[in-house]
This record gives sequence, structure tokens and C-alpha cells, in this order.
Amino acid sequence: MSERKPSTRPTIDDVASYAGVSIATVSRVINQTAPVATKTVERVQAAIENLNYQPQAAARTLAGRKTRTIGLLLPQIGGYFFFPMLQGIESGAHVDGYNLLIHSALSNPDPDQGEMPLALGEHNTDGLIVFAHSLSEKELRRLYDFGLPLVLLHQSPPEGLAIPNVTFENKDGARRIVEHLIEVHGYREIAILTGPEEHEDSYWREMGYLEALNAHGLVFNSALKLRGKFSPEIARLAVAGLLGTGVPLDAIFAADDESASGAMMALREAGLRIPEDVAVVGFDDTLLASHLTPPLTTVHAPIEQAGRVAISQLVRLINGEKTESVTLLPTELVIRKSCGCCSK
Amino acid sequence: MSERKPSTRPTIDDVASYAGVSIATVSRVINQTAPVATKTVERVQAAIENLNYQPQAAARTLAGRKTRTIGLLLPQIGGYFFFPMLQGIESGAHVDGYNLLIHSALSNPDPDQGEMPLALGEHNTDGLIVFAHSLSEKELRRLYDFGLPLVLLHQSPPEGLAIPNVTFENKDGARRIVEHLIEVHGYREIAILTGPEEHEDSYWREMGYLEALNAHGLVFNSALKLRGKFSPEIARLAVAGLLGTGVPLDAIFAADDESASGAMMALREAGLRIPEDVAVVGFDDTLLASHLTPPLTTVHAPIEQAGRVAISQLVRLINGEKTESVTLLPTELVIRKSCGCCSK
DNA sequence: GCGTATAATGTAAGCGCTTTCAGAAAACGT
DNA sequence: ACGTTTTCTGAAAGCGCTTACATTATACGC
Repeated sequence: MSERKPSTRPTIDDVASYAGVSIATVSRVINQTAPVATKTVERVQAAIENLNYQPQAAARTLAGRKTRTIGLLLPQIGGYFFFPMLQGIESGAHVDGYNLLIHSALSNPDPDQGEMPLALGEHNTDGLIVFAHSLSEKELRRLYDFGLPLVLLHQSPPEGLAIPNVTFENKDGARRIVEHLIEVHGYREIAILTGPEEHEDSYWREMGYLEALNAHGLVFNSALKLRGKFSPEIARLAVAGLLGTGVPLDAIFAADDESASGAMMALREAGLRIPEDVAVVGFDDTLLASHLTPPLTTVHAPIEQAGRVAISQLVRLINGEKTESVTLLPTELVIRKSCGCCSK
Repeated sequence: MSERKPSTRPTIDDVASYAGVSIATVSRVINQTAPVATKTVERVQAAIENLNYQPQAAARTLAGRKTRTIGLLLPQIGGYFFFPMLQGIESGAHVDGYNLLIHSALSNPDPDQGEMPLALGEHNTDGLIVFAHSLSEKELRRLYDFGLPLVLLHQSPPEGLAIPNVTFENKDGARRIVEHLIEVHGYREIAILTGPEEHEDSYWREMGYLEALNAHGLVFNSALKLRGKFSPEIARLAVAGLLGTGVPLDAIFAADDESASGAMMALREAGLRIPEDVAVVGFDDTLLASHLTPPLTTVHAPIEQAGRVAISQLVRLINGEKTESVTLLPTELVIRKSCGCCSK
């Protein structure tokens, strides 16, 4: 293995002399930045075709001071959430003609410690999509002050920074699913399994839960609030713990599908049937939801769309156009079986 | 929103004059490409620090003719498989000091149709990791002939191209899990739910299944071979169909976890218990496996590691070092409940 | 037709780095 | 001491493009 002839790619000069024009003209037909005679365009295009020429990105970047690439900053998450998001971002980026450079906070030495002069930032990209909590506030500020176009996904900007932010209608979705539990099934002892404390999506989902309770005259029982971390294991433990206390319970609203799955495991281990003994519902409608037994009733979050919207906001920012300071994507109730409904 | 002061970043010249040296020296301390007096190094480093200087990638690329980025080509897959793979690739790339540019075949106009002068290829990257079937053979050949370092993930190279290839010990893993079914549980009517026809991993898993059958004197019954597509829906339909025929059946070996999930659904819908009536096992051990009910016995495939190894092979190739022509990563049996074992 | 506005092309100056090449400084040998 | 290596440093030439700016061909007006 190994040992292969290197090769040298044609440059714009080759194309120019092949077509019998100057490199400026070649550049113009490539970028369509100035009128060129139809005949010339044809000649140049033929030359490009024949030589199999493709402009070299680095040179264009250097000369044109735009990288045509967008950076994506991810925290060290795993999970079901991630994939559709990436898909949305990737496809959005390509539609707009941008390349996608990915950087996970994982690979960075000291995510929190402050300093992480991320190689991505102001150097290789025209703008950055920053997923919740993958950047310290300090670093975010620095990039912002620097003037780098930024869009936040599932996180609102720190005080004073006008960074567009895209996320879901979390409160609304949560309220609706909890109301479903109350109105359709008549549950009254509904536990909530939250996400991590600092996570905004989780916060608003909790608010939605509270709102639904209030709207139906139910009082919030703090014993029914379990802190999860978007992790099935933690959820399972938390629910097992709750079950141990003997607090009455007829449903669990998990702030994410993975926690819902963990809750189901705990319930099952305790010999409880779902949904007959305790109903379980989730949030996100990730791939996982339909695979669970019973299939999970949840709130569909347009994850992929969020990625796409984030890109389009970023592109507007890059182009100096106006952007929405916050975009809330609508969610939708997905009824399956785990809430007690029998459909499908 | 919008309207922010742009800003101009310091260049190597700024650093040079700040430190009172020439840009050549600055370059040398940055790249450690030639000896520099300790005192000078310190001065330069202080300058870099103070000015918050970071070299501009495009300029380095242009001057140094290396991009320091690796491209990843993905097909339009969804799925559980994807995430750990990306994680492995991403972290591997960063460990080796490379950026990661992602490109999904999805975004390409005509993936199969041949022509797709992918912007990634020879222009913005030092090398490419190509996931199975994200590139036509023709395109692959072109890039190879061009001399671009290439590594294939889960696909062997076309005739005559010496491209390193990393994948799992599929046959071995499949054989072992099927033998588990036969030896430990005594099943004899074991159906197989394959992946898509052209997929090599799937092919070898099927071979492993056959091998296990043969080794135990069982004859292969073609009625028990169901063609899946790594998709739960298709698997579900296929299994439902099989059940309809009344062919005796005591276990199903699915070539991937998602199909296993689909199989489980079909079984459940037919009123069959898992594993009492029919056992189900999978392959891959994706996140999904442990969430299923009952938890899925499967073969753990080191997906993340595969990504990491692919990167390291690619980096060797880039550096002109020798590489393995094929890397088979060992798999491991993961016993849960769906096979009939009771552990955990 | 002639002057002038307009379209089409070419010339050349960088973009911010890396890297020869050569010169200056320091270290060595005897 | 003096020549000779060995270190260290700087000047300058690109890398392959984009983009003013200048120039030339073509169109228009009357």
C-alpha cells in the first residue's frame, strides 16, 4: 500500500492561456462578477471543462477575503438529537453554497476554563453556529466583539449581545402535551423529569408543564419534580427513587425522549405497566420515540428545521442583511401509545 | 439586530514588527521549522500573545500547499450508526491537528449519475474519508488517480485501487451471535434479516450466519432469509410477511439493530412474546439496543473506533507512511435479554 | 461620420503566509 | 588569534486567486 504518483492541478493561468484570455476574464466568468462576451464565456467554460479545472479554495479565500465556509460548534453531546440537527445544518449550508467545518468542544482542551483560542473562529469561517453551551460566555463575547457572524442554537445570548437565537416553542409544546395528559386521560399526579438545570429548552418545558397544571387547577407538587440530564440512566435512577417513596403517580412527563426511555425502564423494573399503571410522555420525537415499547407519545420538535433556519439566519448575517433576533419553531403533539391512547 | 463594527485581525507582519524580528522568524517559531534563539522565541511568543494573533489558514494553505483539513463524505443516511462514527472521526481529526469538513452526498445533485465535481475533493482537503457508497466508482477512481489520499469506511475499494479500508469483523461477530443462539438456547429455526444487497457489512454478516449454521449441522432455509434495508419499517413488514406464511421460527438474527427493532414490532403485533416465543438479536450495539424492550442482545461494533482508525490511516497516507490495506476491527457479543438470557 | 458613453478585456497589485537563499553572529577547533 | 563550522536571522520570491484601474473594442446619439 501507498506510493502513488502525485499530480499537479491546473491553475487559473492554465485555463487563461488555453482559452486565450487573461486570468481576470477567467475569474470573471467563474464568479460572474462582470459582463463577459458570450463567445468568450463559452471559450473559457470549454477550457475549464477540458482541463478539469477547479479553483483552489485557499487562494480564493486569501484574495477575496471570504472563506465560504461555516463553522459548527458542538458540545460533547451524544445522542439522538444530534443527527437530524446536523443534517439540517449540512444541507442548509450546501444549499447556500457554504462548506461546513465541524468542531466539537470535546476536542478542546479546557471548554470552561476560558481560554480556547479555537482554530475555527475568526480564521477559517465566515460565521459560526454555536450549539448551546459549547462556548464560554467570554469566548462568545470575544468573537462577537470581533464582528464574527454568530448564531446560537438552543441558547439565548448573554446580556447585551445581539446574537440571533433559534430554538423551539418549548413552553407551548410542553403545555400541550401535559394538557393532553390532564384533559384526555384525566391524570392528576403528573411527575416531571427535567433536563439539566442550565439548559434553556428544559427550563421552558418545565414552565409549560407548570402552566398546564395551573390552567387546570392542579397544584405543583415538588416531590414530583425529578431532575434529569437528558440521560436515560439518570432518569431511570430518578424514577426508581420516586417509586420507592410511594408518592402517588399516574403519569410522567419527561423533558426529552431519552429520559422518557429511562423512566420506562424504571417503571417496568418496578413491575408497573405503561400506560395502564403509569403513563409516560416525552419531548423531541427523536428516532428513539417510535422504537420504544409502547411507542412514545411525545412532542415533535423540528430539529432538522432548526438547523436549517440557523444556517439561513447566519447567511443573512454574513450578507449584512437583517435577521430575527429569536426564532421559535413550532412543535407538534405526536400521539402514540405510551400516554394511554390506543391509536397505532 | 445586525450592524456591528467589523474588525481587522493582526497579521504576521504586525507580530514581526511588534517583536522586532522579520516575518520569516515569526513563521519559524510558529511552525518550529528551524532553530530560533530562545530569547527571540520568547519575544515572538509574547508578541503573539499580546496581539492575540492567530495565523490565517487560507494563507498558510496557499503558501504551504497543505490544507490541514480532512474531508468526510457521507451518504444520505440517517440513523443511529452515524453519530458515534462522526464522533470518532471528529476527535481523531483534531488529535492529529486536522479540521474536519463534512459533505453529505445528499447535497450533491446526482450522486449516482456520475458527474459530481465535488468541491471538497482535491481542493480544500489533504485527504478524504469516504463512507460506503457515498461516491461513484468513477469519481473514486478519478480522485485516486489524482493522488488524493483516500480511506474507505465500510466499503472495499474497486478493482485495482489500493485504498485502505476499515470496517468490522462482521463475519466473525455474526457467527458468534448466531452460535450463541444455537449453542446456548438451542434454537434451530433462525431467520436472518439482512441489510441492503450491495452493502458489504451486511454481506459478511450473512456469511457469518451461514457459517454458524453449517458448523452446527443446520441447513440454510431460504424461506428464513429476509431482505431488509437497515430500516425498521422494512424489517417490520418483512417479518410480518414471514409470520403470515406460518414457517416455523424460533429466533431472528437481524443484521443491524434497527431492523431488529422493526422485527420486534412485527412480532409484538402478531401477539408473540420476545424472547419466549421468538428471540431477536441484532448487530452494531447502537444506542438503540439498550432502549428496546426487552433490551437487545447484539454484537457490539466499535463504530467510534472505526472512525478514529480511519483518520489515523488517512493521516499516515497524507504523510506518505505505510498503511494497512484493510483494517478489521473486532466485535464483541453483548448479551441482554432479547435472546432469552436473563442477565441484567 | 465623429464624439462619447458602454461593454469587454487586460495589467498589475496585493491577500498573509512559507520557504529558499544568503548574509551575520556565535561557537568551535587548533 | 584566525579560519571554519554551525546557528540564527532577514530579504524576497512566490502560492493561485480577486479586483481596482487602465485600456481597447463596440455601441449609441445626432
